[in-house]
Amino acid sequence: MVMQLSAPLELRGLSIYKGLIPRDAQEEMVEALRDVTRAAPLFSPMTPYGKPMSVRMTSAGRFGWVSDRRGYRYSETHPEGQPWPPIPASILGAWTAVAPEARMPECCLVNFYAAGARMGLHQDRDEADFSQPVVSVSLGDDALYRVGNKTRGGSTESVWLSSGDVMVMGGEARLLYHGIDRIKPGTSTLLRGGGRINLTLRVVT
DNA sequence: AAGTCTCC
DNA sequence: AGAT
Repeated sequence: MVMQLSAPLELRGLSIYKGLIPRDAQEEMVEALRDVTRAAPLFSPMTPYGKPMSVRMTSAGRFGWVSDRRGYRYSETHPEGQPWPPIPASILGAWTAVAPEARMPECCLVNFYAAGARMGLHQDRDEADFSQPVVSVSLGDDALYRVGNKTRGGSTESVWLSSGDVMVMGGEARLLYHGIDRIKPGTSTLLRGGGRINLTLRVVT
């Protein structure tokens, strides 16, 4: 897939490519994700302290991200025991478009936000090589994304992410705290039934 | 604390 | 924004 990169919006070192993915490519990704969720159904991860996350998730690739009473980690199997399905080619195209120099991703974490789902501020730090970026793809309803600092506390800034936006968290921005404060229902027609899917592609090892 | 709550 |  060939994409024309315009200058991204920069926010605390994050690069946000607004509207990078055309509608037809978004639809292709959603269709491919149906195969992913058939093989690896969405689940509600349990936090280590006993409360389930409001976001439902699954993964594709060699590794998937899981959370339970034992903590956060990458696993080569879904909680039900099966290996994760491969990362769809249409989704890998987004990675190569914005991170052509990086290693290929080993995990595509699929986060589904229904109206009301949120994700608190956190770091992506379960990977072995922080020199490799994390690439995020937004599909469906708009989401209010918040970014903070490399340590907890301090000021934060927010930006609305829309369907087709692609964000790169790399370099100095790789370990910034970030999260999703809210979803704006009815702002996209991409997903029947509404909601938002966020894909985060990562190198794990 | 990838949640939740409280306080400003 | 900060405690936990």
